[in-house]
Amino acid sequence: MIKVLMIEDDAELAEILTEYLEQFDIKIKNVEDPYLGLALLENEKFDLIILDLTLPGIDGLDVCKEIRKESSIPIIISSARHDIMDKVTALENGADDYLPKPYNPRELEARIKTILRRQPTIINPQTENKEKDLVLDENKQEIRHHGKVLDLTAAEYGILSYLMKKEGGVVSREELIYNIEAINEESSNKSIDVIVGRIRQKLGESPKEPKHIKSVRGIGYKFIA
Amino acid sequence: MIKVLMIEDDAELAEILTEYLEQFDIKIKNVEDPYLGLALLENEKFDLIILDLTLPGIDGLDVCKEIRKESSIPIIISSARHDIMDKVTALENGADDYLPKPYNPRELEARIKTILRRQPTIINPQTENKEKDLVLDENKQEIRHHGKVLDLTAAEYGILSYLMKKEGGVVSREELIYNIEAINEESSNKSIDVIVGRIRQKLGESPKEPKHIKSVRGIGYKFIA
DNA sequence: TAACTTATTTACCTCTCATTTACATTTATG
DNA sequence: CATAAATGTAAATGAGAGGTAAATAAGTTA
Repeated sequence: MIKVLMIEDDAELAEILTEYLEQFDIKIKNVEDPYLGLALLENEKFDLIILDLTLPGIDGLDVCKEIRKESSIPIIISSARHDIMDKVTALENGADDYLPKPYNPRELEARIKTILRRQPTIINPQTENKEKDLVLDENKQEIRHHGKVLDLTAAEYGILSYLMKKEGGVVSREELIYNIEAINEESSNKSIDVIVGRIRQKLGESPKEPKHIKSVRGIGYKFIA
Repeated sequence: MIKVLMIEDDAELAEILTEYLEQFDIKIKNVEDPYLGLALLENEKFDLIILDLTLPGIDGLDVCKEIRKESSIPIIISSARHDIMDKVTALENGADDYLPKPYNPRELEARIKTILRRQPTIINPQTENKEKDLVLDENKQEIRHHGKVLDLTAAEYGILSYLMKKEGGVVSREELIYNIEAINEESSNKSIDVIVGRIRQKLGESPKEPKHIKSVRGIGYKFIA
């Protein structure tokens, strides 16, 4: 069962959606007051948030930013503002998707499923006795090394998590450059080497006999669990 | 040389890409008419397809489905539609990658190489009881020997994997030189012998009675499974 | 605004490894 | 068997790939 927190002051709309989504095993908890919503997040666990932009008292985008300070839970923005800039700024503020009103409930359902599907949670979890020393938790956006959270910059986290998700697979420098937000698309390949070097330092591994990040000559790097 | 079929009705874009990719030994054949593209596929051999979504007369996704009926050739979708759902449906319809326009030609190059690198995955897998002692995994760019990953250089990996893919067939030194990236086209044939020698060492086999890499006097080498 | 943080570039060093060379060994053939 | 031609391989070389410290630029926070 999927638990969704909806912050929407149009009670009628909320009602319709709640009913519609019920049949797909998606349970919606709606609040009309954004502050109440933020408070709820502290105490209850949700899988996803649907957030209206035009809310009483506070702008939806600010709510979005507020949520992002605490959590990486998926957020779908739902808005009657048709300005294209809204979509852009919404995504920039950490939203995962943007749905212009009015929309078909079916479309909302599709988007929810899509987003949750691409939401991987934990890579390389400790399985029983086999203790993995590196664990990626994408929801918390953190990587633990021997149980301790690594202090990584955005680019470092981006590279290491990307490599971990492709465990064993060879990843070219270009692939990293184009797929990691924290890295500018126009950067030279060399900057990847530098950042990888810094990750290795933080992992305490030497490039000669790396435990986790292996260089693949002529191509890029790969992660070994 | 990599042969790419591009189905794209923006002639200017096609022109730019064709020129850009030429320097990486990637040859693009562009057609603006999707039906013409489908027809070409019947008669000519390509390594990869780049497919625009918004085409005259037929939707790119349908073209994609059509191609998949006949072939498993890698397909990269290139599209101006920015909708997240498009990406999902494209991949569901058999595409291998999705590249939102506008994109940097450099990125296209990277994706082409990535996809081709991981195209065929596992050669010579252990089948049932018959245990193969040499297994090629192109995705990970590694070859396992009795289950252990061989530590091979780029040229060594290139030669051994090339031979494995042509199992049983005789491969000339020239063929190796021209088809393996890690080997310079201007190298003398002799360097092949040297590298093959090093591979044999790592496999622990003597040239007198080689288990896997047999010399074919006057021509080159062949791989025996 | 200044003070940090951090991604990126630059420059230099190190070291890997493809290639050549030179010589040994094997093989084919008359 | 003798000879030539091809293959095997140890050793030397050199280009270039990767590692990294330091400088710079760009962005963020106080």
